Amino acid sequence: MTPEQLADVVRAAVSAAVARGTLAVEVPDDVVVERPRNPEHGDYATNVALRLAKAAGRPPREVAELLAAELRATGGISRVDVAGPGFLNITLAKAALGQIAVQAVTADAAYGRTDVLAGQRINLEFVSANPTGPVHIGSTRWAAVGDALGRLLSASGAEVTREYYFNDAGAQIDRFARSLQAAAKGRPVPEDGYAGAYIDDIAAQVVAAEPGLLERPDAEQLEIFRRRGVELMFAEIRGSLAEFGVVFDVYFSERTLHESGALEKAIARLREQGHVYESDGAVWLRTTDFGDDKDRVLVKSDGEPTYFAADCAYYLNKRERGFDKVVIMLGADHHGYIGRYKALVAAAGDDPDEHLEILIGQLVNLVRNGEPVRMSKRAGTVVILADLVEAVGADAARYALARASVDQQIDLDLDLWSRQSNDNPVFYVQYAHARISSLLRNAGDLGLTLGAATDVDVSLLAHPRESDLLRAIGEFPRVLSGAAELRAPHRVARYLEELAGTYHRFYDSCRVLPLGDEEATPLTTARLWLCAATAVVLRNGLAVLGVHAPERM
RNA sequence: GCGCCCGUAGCUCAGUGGAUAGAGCAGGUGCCUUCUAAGCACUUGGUCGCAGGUUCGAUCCCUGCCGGGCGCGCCA
Repeated sequence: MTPEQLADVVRAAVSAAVARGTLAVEVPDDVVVERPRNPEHGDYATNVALRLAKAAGRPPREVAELLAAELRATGGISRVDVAGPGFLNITLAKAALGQIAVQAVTADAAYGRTDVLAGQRINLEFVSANPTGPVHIGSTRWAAVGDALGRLLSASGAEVTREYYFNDAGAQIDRFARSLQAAAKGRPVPEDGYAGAYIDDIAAQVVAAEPGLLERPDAEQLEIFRRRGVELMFAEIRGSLAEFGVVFDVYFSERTLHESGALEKAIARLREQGHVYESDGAVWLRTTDFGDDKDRVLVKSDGEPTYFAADCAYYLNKRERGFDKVVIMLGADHHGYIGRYKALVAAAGDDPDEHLEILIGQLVNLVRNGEPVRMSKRAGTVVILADLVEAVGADAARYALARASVDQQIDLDLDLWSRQSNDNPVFYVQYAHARISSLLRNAGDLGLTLGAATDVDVSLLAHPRESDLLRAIGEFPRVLSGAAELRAPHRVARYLEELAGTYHRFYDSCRVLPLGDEEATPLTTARLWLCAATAVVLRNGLAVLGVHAPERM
């Protein structure tokens, strides 16, 4: 019996008491059971009596006693105690608890998937680094977290499109093109330009691909440097992301918005809604009507549209493509944009709380030898995704970035990470999986298999360490759905560390395979199922984080 | 000045109103002739920044203050 099933049983007990007339309350639809910290408090506990006491007009413990009587008459439950102020502590029958292992193994890759977000069409935008340089460390965090969140939302039943928006129009790209041109001609880096080996590299590639380029008219040169440069830079970005295990469904070019007339259309729509005005020769959106600090310019007095105008067009484009939830992940240095984004959604006539979700993540600080590393392009100390992967490997990098809450700044110690030791919890989790894989291989060598689900007696899993492990495995679906709803992939990582620890403790006190000349027993088979179930959860959980579950280490 | 995030063990951090606040690392003591010791057991370590408030119950919610980070452009 999984905790979800038990929660249903508890709710049924409330209904039964109400039907019997012993309890006069409205049956709550959000009954939950939780895993008590203290093992003396049973397998699961619920506070439902405490919550119903006031409505029932009776002391919590009295309500608890009523419900305990109902629950004791239910199959699969071996014991119910009323404790403390009115908690119900429930102990499952061993067979019911053991069934969790069978369910996990049977469901295999589907174990943990739920439908809590079914029916939602979500557009998840993250990274979206402009193709003027390699993906830096900050964006790498969003690559790890965003990708994990995408997998998490999918696992919870949502229909997810991962999207990468890139700016290939406007002044920033012009500066990029001028920087390439300068590098190709051996001239110094232009004002506000980009510098670095990658600029020289790309410039050389563009010149090689376009013979006679430097003899052509200046405007023509710049156009070619722009187009070819963006192409090459973007290929590099996609390559490094792919190496990191992150692939997007859609790579969306800002330029296409300009070329399709989407900006004009968006401004026209906002104007129709009555929120656009002109002042000082510029076109403005009255975002202050919707809680923003100040109004925002859509078209500058020189006639050029702002980046924000493109944002408006882009948002409307996503809505036109049928997404009912637009999720954008941004760094903390962009948190000031929430106000204007929310306002634009409201100005377009949508509900800013329903249709737009902006996730803000704090910045990553780099530390080396205990000293903060100042990021400087000129000093060449900028750290990029590819460097990080080279230093610690994609698995450790992804795991470490995804295991912290996005609300927390990360101090990333390059020395610690490059040591690639067990300082990093990813090894602890991966080791548990490798250990189980090895054990199952050995079992196979002995001719031992799981056999049919109907032939295993999981009620034999009665050791405290076995019960701990079963309860931990039973948590997994709730961990995934909870992490998806809270947009908190780090919860999955923390859970896996706990599960790995629970497995190691089980392994230490419960021998699985027969020793020496001993024969395999029904307990051997039950324990193999338990091990296989643990492996399933470790695999599925690591898959959510985009981290490999090795068979050997 | 205004806004967002953070403040929990020596360090890095979990903890969606519940019972005695946890993990990893670091420190100490043990455990490998049979399933992976990248492991396990025991142990050291806390005024959950401070002060009020709401609640049967607050690390969690509200208010104020202190400290740290990041923002506040007709830049992108």
